[in-house]
Amino acid sequence: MNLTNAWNILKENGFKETSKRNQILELFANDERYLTARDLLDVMQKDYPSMSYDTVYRNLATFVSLGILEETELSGERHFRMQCESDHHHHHFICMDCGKIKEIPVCPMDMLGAALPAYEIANHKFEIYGKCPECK
Amino acid sequence: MNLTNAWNILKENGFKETSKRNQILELFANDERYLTARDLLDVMQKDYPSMSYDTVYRNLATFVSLGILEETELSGERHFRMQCESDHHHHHFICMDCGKIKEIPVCPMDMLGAALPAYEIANHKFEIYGKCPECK
DNA sequence: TTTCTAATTAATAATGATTACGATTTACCT
DNA sequence: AGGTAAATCGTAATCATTATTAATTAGAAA
Repeated sequence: MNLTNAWNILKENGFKETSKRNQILELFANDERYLTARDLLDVMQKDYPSMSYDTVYRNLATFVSLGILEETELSGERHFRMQCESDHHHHHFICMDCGKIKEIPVCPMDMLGAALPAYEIANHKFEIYGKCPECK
Repeated sequence: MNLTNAWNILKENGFKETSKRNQILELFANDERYLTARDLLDVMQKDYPSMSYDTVYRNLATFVSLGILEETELSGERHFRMQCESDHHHHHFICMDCGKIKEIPVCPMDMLGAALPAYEIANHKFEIYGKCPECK
């Protein structure tokens, strides 16, 4: 996902183009790490000292619902990053030091077989945590 | 994990036997669902109206650190349940209606192969969410 | 370009989960 | 039974997140 794609999606869904929104998206476009609402706010307030949490959270929710951002829970806090470009389903390794991610091309659901008969599966989560080569 | 095992572990590590601790453990021993701190407190306060959050959280942390309870994050809240008896590594299906779990005998790490060379893997999370046959 | 209106934002308060702290009580060792 | 460290209580503080209301702004229409 890049800036242009993100704005196309936003426009298609009737969202207005604001400088705050654009800067949030730029931040994500230039950072492959997972960021928290606070991370965002801290950076944004350098350019927009009046930026408020409401704006951050509202836009994060919008972006996630439109598939522009993806979200995960790390040590009790919500983290966000730009949706991967990959067109096929995959999962992530997450570096607990620098926050960078690496795509894992496999999905455990493939080897589930008949392990859950009569169960209705809604979704699943598979993540690997550790240190990337640079941080090791 | 059952009550006796839990107390053995606690005693081995120098923890005292208190009625609060025992009731928390009994609750978990009789409930296969994941429970939140609030769930616990609500039930406990019927017998011990003076029970405080501090006691609940302190004991939950103790139990998790000793491997008596296991913990996961569900919709932004910490949830706890008795550690499984199974001796071999496994994962969980979690019913989003009733909270009951079912063990999944497979681990995605098995099919990882050389997908993460030079990465240091610390841990991983694999959970499946949906509805169990009873709730469907 | 000006005007209008709904979307967006700012400022701040409220909420809910979790943690912290000083005072009191309790388990358990001798 | 007495001493002591652990455990608990009562309550306040903290942190992330959500809600509220008033002011501002983007984009459409005149």
